[in-house]
Amino acid sequence: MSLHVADTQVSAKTRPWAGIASNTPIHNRIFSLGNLSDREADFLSQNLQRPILHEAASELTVAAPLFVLSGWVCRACTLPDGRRQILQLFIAGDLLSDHSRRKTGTSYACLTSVKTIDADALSIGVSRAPEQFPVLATAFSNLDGDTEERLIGQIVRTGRLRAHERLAHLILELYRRHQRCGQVAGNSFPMPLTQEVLADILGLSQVHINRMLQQLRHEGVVRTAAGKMEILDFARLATFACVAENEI
Amino acid sequence: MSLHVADTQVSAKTRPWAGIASNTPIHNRIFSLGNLSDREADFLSQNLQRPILHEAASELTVAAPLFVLSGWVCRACTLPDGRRQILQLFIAGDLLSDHSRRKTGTSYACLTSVKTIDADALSIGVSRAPEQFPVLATAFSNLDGDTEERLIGQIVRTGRLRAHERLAHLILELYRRHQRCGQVAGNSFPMPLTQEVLADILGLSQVHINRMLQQLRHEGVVRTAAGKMEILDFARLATFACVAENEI
DNA sequence: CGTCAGTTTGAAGCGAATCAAGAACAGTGG
DNA sequence: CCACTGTTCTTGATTCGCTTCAAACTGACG
Repeated sequence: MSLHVADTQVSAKTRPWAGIASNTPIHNRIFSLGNLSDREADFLSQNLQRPILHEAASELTVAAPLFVLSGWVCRACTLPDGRRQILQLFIAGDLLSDHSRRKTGTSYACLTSVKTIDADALSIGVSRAPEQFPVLATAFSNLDGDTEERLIGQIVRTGRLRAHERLAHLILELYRRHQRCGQVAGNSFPMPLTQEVLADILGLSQVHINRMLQQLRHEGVVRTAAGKMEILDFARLATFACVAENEI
Repeated sequence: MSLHVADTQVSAKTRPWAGIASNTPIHNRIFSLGNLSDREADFLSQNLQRPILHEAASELTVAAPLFVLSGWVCRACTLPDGRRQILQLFIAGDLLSDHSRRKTGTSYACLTSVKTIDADALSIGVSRAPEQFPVLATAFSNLDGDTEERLIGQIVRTGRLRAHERLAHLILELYRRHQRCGQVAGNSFPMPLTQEVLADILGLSQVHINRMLQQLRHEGVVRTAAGKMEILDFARLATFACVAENEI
């Protein structure tokens, strides 16, 4: 079941927000869960203020929950000998969580230039009185659940899939995530990641990523151009990704 | 910093429990966080009732949060062509979470015979009034955090470590987890997993697990016997696992 | 025009999978 | 107690997927 958001539904409940323009990915994800009461909408707009801009390639300190408004963020782990494993990707509409109390040896980094907005007050307020903000509470709970689901997907990819399967599986995940927040146009979505970054996500070498991408292109499964990834053949892509097609 | 629990501390606050004997792994994990007030101790004992026994190799339906009292559980994902990836391992003292609302395509299975106890009432009660049960609330929050930390470790293992490194990394994790709940005796801990299961955890073939285990044995890093794993050389093991030794 | 990040291509080597068959072992029933 | 069964572990030979190394190519940008 697609979580595609009807434009009318979004704009109907959109109101002037202090920090961010309306009809953004983050709106889409929250409003797709249901209509916000006036109280919730007010609370939301009061607690999302002053977006922050981060440079591409800069590290990102997440001392409190942070919404990503635009750009790509990753959470990565670097081994003593320099090998790097990217654990999670965050795109517009995702929530960066505060892991400061745990020493996990991981860090957040901006893969592109990134705009974020503080969600600390919002998240505290909602968790203190979930019954007053039912839609927002659901939204936060979903964001957490999504995170775990993606970690699981990442384990399956790196653990049991072959190289071309890993790539297909990731492309499909990114397609779905962009689709959910209204970032897909004509089967194509933004793809600013370099092959080196893809390699660090999928646990492969950059050279091999290149070859597997070519394979997908030559077989007419995807097309890439100018920072975009276009999916041409969902059925083949799903087969490669070892995913039942109806799950797309 | 080790979470080793002083025996005196545990027994001082232990009281007759309805469902489970005292000084179990689950006690040790909770009591290591601090002393429970009488109110908390009562609430805990009232809400942990009637352990359930599960056969080895049986599937486990987790409709509500469940504590593992003994035995090994895994959460796994099976691909259409039969390949299996084990995502997480659960041992005594761990909490199995309810994922029923999400269709993640994963399932829980008993790797040995397993004893569990329902934690639904406990978890709901604590989350409704965390200020009344500070230690228990911390315990649940830690259990969640641990889960994520382990998923991360699993991604690093399968994504960026070589075969012998993966095995060492997993052994070290299992050692620490058993240590934390008082299950380590003389550097050895229970190890009932077959090489086939280890292969499904680490994303390797069973044959290769065998060879890597032999390597660790021949180099005097570990010793295995009768369902036990004994660590002989922590420094080497940590080196193999790509982990700083002080993090053990 | 040169520079630099990113992509592409080729050749060689290695790590792990696969296939296959035998050995050790635990459990079962005679 | 021992033959019988099935599971787990062990070992060897071969194959293949992916890495590594190295170099050339492309395109954006000052």
